[in-house]
Amino acid sequence: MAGSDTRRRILDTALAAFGRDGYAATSLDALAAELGVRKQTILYWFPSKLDLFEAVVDDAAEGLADAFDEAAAGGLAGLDQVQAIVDRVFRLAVHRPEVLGLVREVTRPESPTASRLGARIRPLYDRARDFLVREMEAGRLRRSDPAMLLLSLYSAVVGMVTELEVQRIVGFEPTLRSTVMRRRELMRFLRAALAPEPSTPAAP
Amino acid sequence: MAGSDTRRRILDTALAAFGRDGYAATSLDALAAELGVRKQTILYWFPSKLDLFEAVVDDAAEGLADAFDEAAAGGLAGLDQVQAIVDRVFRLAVHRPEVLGLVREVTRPESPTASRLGARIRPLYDRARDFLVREMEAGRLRRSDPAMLLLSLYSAVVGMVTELEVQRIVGFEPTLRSTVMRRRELMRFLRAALAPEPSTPAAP
DNA sequence: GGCAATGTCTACCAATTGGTAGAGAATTTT
DNA sequence: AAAATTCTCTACCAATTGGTAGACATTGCC
Repeated sequence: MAGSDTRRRILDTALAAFGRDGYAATSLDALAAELGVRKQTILYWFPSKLDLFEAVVDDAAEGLADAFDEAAAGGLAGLDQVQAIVDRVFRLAVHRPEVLGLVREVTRPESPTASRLGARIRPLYDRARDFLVREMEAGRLRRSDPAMLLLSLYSAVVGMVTELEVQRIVGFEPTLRSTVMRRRELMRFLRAALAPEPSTPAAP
Repeated sequence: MAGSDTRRRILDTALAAFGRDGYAATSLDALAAELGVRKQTILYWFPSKLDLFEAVVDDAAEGLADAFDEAAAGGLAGLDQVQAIVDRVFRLAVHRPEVLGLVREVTRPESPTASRLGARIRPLYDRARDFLVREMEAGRLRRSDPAMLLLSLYSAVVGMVTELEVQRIVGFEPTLRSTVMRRRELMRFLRAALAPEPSTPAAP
């Protein structure tokens, strides 16, 4: 049963490569070399490069879904639940940036796999949306457009990862401290946008 | 002098193609076909594909700089100036998304042209930073970390464009209305984050 | 009209690409 | 132990890639 281990390794390495370099810039030969295996072994497990990519997308979507499930398992409500999920996705995004890189790759305007990722992500999206609507109606979250809110969250998380590279481009190394600061800033923004009551001025 | 017109056309078409499909997925042959010209014509004007890409990056950076200049020419101060620039960049991003696509392409973790874009963008960044610091010291903007603020702005604008595709993936066509709403939301956020005084509760 | 520069083309080329065919181990089943 | 299945390999292949060499046309200059 060493085979299914090979399959697993191919998926992981391919996820990293596709997420880092993109689909077109990743060749099966290079991938195989990185795996210490021949290209034909990859083509044995996945009949074509596109099949491999789709499997990788499915795999990544599953990983995302698991992260959500884990964060939702606590049975929290309102803002606490929101924060738990954001924390979890954030953690994933920071120490496995390839996943976000893959999302970025798939969200290219003409990507043929876009609809595929859409199908995989859609249930997550619906769940999140239902949750928000429910909590808003229960008065635990401020009323707002849930779709817009979810887009903001997506943008904030993806932006965070991307910004690390932009920081580097602009000339300074991204530090752990700056990352932590950014996350705190995001949380502050979310609380402000979502807290059910307009926060009353602090009294001493 | 039809030649330099060709050069211009190559640059424009290449910007669109690189921004849409990425560097690796854009072949010189395809580009030439789109231009109604032979590949060798492209290689006459730009000695290699990488040279072409670098020229495109420079060109895009110049376009961004021009947009900034134009928005800064009004000589506004404080929040008004911020809003003018955001409006301008936003406009560019919405009706020429390839430019943002190119930025996204260049900000890949391993991109060899990252430092190149960095060098071109750096002056813009410094100018923006100086402006923010100056206005903060003059009391026209609330004090905060200018670098962080700029990253937020970048993330918000890039996110806006990306989200159009994500919306589509999740299943509904992005409407003009939703785009306008998103921009308004961003502006509201910015004003809240930057207004020098915590806004006093509205009195009737 | 001759001539040089400019610009676009045709004709190739070596390397790389994703993919096929099938041999040969290794492992499992009988 | 024989047979069948599972897995990885070597050997190719056609198509596409970025790039070179040089012919051919067009234009502006003398």
